[in-house]
Amino acid sequence: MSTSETSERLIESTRELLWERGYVGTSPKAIQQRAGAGQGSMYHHFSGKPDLALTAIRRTAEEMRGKAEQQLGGPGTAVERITAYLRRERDVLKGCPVGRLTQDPDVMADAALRAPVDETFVWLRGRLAEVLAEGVACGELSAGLDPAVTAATVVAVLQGGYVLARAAGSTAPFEQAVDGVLGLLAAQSS
Amino acid sequence: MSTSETSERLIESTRELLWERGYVGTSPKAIQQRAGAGQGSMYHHFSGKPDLALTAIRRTAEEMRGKAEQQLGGPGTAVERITAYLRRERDVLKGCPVGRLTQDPDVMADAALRAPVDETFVWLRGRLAEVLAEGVACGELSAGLDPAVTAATVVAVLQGGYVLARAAGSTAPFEQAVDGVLGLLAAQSS
DNA sequence: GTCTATAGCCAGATAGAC
DNA sequence: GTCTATCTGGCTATAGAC
Repeated sequence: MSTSETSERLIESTRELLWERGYVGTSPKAIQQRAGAGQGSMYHHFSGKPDLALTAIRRTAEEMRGKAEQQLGGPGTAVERITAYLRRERDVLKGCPVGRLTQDPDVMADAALRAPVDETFVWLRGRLAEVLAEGVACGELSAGLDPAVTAATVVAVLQGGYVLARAAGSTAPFEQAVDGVLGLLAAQSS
Repeated sequence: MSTSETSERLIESTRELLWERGYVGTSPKAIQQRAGAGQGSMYHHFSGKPDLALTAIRRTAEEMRGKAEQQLGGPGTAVERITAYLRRERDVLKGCPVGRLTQDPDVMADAALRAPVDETFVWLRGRLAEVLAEGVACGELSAGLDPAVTAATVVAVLQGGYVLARAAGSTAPFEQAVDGVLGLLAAQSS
């Protein structure tokens, strides 16, 4: 196969550490220790920390899109699918593994590392806008609702909900923020 | 005065660097260089990086509350004050100097550093809930609107808007997210 | 109060043996 | 493919002179 067992463990360890500690806070040594690999292994499979991080970030971004599509592309009305997406089980206190990278100056400064982060949110906003537009088209939602800006609001509530939950050390503010936007959206139902 | 000029410059430099690079990404050396102070100065005025960071974070949190109160405690209806707060001029691409700290594992792991972050968002959600409750009480907003959860939504839209803007390298998604939640809120007006 | 010197440790990577 | 040895430089702090 194209990726060895060791390479695979290095990628998964990097994904975990990027989620827990960010790019700046993650050292090659920490990655190697978690993966149970030596320095030689890591520098054989990857050119360095940026290369390994890029592989890890791409995989995490792809995973996030896949999970979102499970609810957004599922059965039900527009509001039902968005509700399912927002209320899906999540590691709220760990935050969003993609959104967290936007706070990492070294990631944002590197066009290659930043691209998958950008693309993920562009896709997510677009996908949510599609779902909302379907709701408007079939009369489920008010014709006055703007799908694109409302999609941005929904994604922002999620990302901001993570921030509030981490600040509080509790999932409660996240759930409140989600309940609040769903309440506002319910008022748009015909 | 209680704080010397040098101490003051160290605090301000720390505030800037915490905003730009976070706690993990900010070294004592970088702080000293930006402040134009030597190591001796820094360790004379502060016991170390955590002490200096705590002073900086407390000041930033206080400043954020003061700025929010300018709009939330100003004139106008509930929706007008919330609109003024959300549309206030901001360094959108730099993100929120308090919210960004929630992504810093070393800040969240230290109860003293984390407390001002927690308190800031508790206060902000409470203050917004008060404003929304006033709107409901005077009949400006629908009686079915829950002030506490909607307040969490509004704060989350702001924090998440910053995330989307940084990911995109553009303020557009932030403005869309704000427009979206204000549109949903407008539909609650009698 | 501020400076320089020093110290131990870690980051990030290279070299070359096996 | 993986290992150990090695290197340069930065991090964080202490010591003690001025």
